[in-house]
Amino acid sequence: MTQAIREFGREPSQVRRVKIDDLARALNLSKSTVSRALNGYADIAEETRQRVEAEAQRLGYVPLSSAQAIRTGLAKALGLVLRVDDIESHRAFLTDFLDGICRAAAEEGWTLTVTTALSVEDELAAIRRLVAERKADGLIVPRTRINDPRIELLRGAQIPFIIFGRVPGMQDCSWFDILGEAAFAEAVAHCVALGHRRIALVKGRPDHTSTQQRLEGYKAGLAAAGLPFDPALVGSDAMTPDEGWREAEVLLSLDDPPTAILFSVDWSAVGAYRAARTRGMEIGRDLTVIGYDGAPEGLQMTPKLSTFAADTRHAGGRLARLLIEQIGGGDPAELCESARATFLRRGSDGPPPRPATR
Amino acid sequence: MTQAIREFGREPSQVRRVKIDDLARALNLSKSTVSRALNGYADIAEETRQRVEAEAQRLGYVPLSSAQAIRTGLAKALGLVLRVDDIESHRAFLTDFLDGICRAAAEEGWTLTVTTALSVEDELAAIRRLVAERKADGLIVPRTRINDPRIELLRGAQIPFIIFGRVPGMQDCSWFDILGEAAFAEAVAHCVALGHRRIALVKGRPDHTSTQQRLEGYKAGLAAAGLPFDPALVGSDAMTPDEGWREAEVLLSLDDPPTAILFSVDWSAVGAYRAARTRGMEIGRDLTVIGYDGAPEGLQMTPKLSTFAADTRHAGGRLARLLIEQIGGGDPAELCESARATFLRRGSDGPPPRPATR
DNA sequence: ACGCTTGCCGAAACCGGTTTCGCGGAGGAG
DNA sequence: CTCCTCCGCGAAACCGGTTTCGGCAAGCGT
Repeated sequence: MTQAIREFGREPSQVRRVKIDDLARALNLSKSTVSRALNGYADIAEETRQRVEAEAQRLGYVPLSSAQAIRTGLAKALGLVLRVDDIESHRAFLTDFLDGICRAAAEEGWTLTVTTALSVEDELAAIRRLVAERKADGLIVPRTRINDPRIELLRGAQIPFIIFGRVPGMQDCSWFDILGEAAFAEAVAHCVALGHRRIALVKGRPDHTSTQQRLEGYKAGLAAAGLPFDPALVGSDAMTPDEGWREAEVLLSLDDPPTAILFSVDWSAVGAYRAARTRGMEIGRDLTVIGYDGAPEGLQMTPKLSTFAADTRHAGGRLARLLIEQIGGGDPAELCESARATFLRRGSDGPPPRPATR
Repeated sequence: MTQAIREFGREPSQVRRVKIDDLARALNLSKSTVSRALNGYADIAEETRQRVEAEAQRLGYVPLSSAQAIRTGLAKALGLVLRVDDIESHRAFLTDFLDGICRAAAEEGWTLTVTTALSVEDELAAIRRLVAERKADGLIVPRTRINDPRIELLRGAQIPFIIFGRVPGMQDCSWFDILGEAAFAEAVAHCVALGHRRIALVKGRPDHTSTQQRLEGYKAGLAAAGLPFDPALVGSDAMTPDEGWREAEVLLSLDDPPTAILFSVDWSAVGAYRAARTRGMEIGRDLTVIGYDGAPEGLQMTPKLSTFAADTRHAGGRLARLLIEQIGGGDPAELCESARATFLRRGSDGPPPRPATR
């Protein structure tokens, strides 16, 4: 327990921190011995180590991270710069993600320093500041974009970092990602199994690397099923319900419209419901809609949105752990990992209205 | 610009940080002079100060915050512990809130350290750790609860903090809050002006202080309009659409049901739409529903949800600034501020179906 | 010319830890 | 019994800043 020592000076009850010298004095040891005991050096007698640890526990001694940092060069802090201009980009994603990072970091005795940025320049400046002041020993880079300037900066400055996502052709770089291509291939296969032949895709942000990967998964799924790839069935990017509605409208107005639409983002899939409703179509019966995200909003739709849920909490945790390992000297190229999104079949998918002709 | 010095040693291109000694050497001054010049001491010649600043700028010198912290006792970091067990509690709220804090903090040269916690014990432990390691010089306490143990802890440990919310009877404590009572009084007045006489309230989490305040605003609004307070018109707490649906069901099943329902949380107001639909009622015409939050989900409902929008970004910014001021020596009791939620009239409110009889 | 203030700066202590270095003593080998 | 090794610990340097203290030189009055 944190048992604070109260000092009776001019200020009635000033709470004083227990420092390493206090601990050394209480143990009748030198502070260097105490420090080495606490840090597990080999040249300290086991019995002494235990005595030190017990007393530290009793007095509630916690080393000052800034004091440690100055000598060790490590602040034991991870950095995260959030881009907030794309409003919808985080939302539900964020809480779980932060929780995953913080929980894993805390278990290793690390903390998380968060900063927000509006523009790309803001973002780079924030990263620079975090590292220059050493408020972070390494950075987590979320939502990787094509030709991401953050990566160039971090690489040049030789700052440890890990990306949430993958950048094609990037070597010697640690990353964690949820395999969007696998999910979309699976989504296509699922639709094919239900009998669909005309399956559309509505993409996400064009500058995100994940968009490209999902598209590839979609194509791979089609190829695996022996279906042709029809560019007309690939909509532009949609991140909001309004944009999702727009894309759905375009797709459903085709001469040979799709019977299933895959959305890159749950939030945009919401728009498809409106498009279907105005056309008198019933989602899940007349039109299959599948999202990606596992956002809670999907549960409020009627019927509930079928989607691929990405475990962002787990992602945050793995990102934190891999980054800490890298900062500790791990080889970035080895610290790469992936996970799969899991399909949550709810009510928005089903067989096509009439069996495919062909 | 950050112009890094490259050192050609064993490691091909190790990036070396510019430290204060480098700066002093380059200027042919002692490091104490450089330090004082940079920190605006009075006993440094103005011309020297400018020289130092120019050179610091040129070399891209940024002091190491941990090194400063050890002497000054200030890490220039704010702490925020997020409770994540109540899943719906943050969501949309979070991004804006973080952005507000970070932006204001950054302008003052501060940063934000974030931690998450599941339980109350977790929360307290996280706060303790943040302060013990001095990863934060002060804390922002969001979502204040009745008899909040966090406040007791922070008070006892004499750690600067500011609460987002208010705790009745709490003195000498800085806070920022959005006046829920004003919003709900206004909501009642708005409904009365539309002709409503039976106006219900669905409360939020019972342990949040804001819930009590909103209830009081509701009562005050009724009193101002000369309407009686009917306990039957006050629903239990609802945070999710399902809970909101349940409360709406109860209220609409009354012998003398309300014609307007005020919700403490937008997300729960969503449930009222379902309740109304199954009864064949049209929201905005047969039933008035007003939320509180300004959550983006409300825009996706048909009709769009009328709500009181709280500017959480602004709140975050003010909280950060007030807390920094307090850490700098400001009197906590003086550092209190409030803001009002603004009514966004959209489509979910209107006159009662038939003029009130009575 | 002399003392006295005042302005400006350097030397050194300091913050709270970590890490290097060396030393005293116990124990084993010869 | 002596020498050498190795274990366990203390003294002191160190990390990169900030702050205290004192000293030198210029300016001023007399």
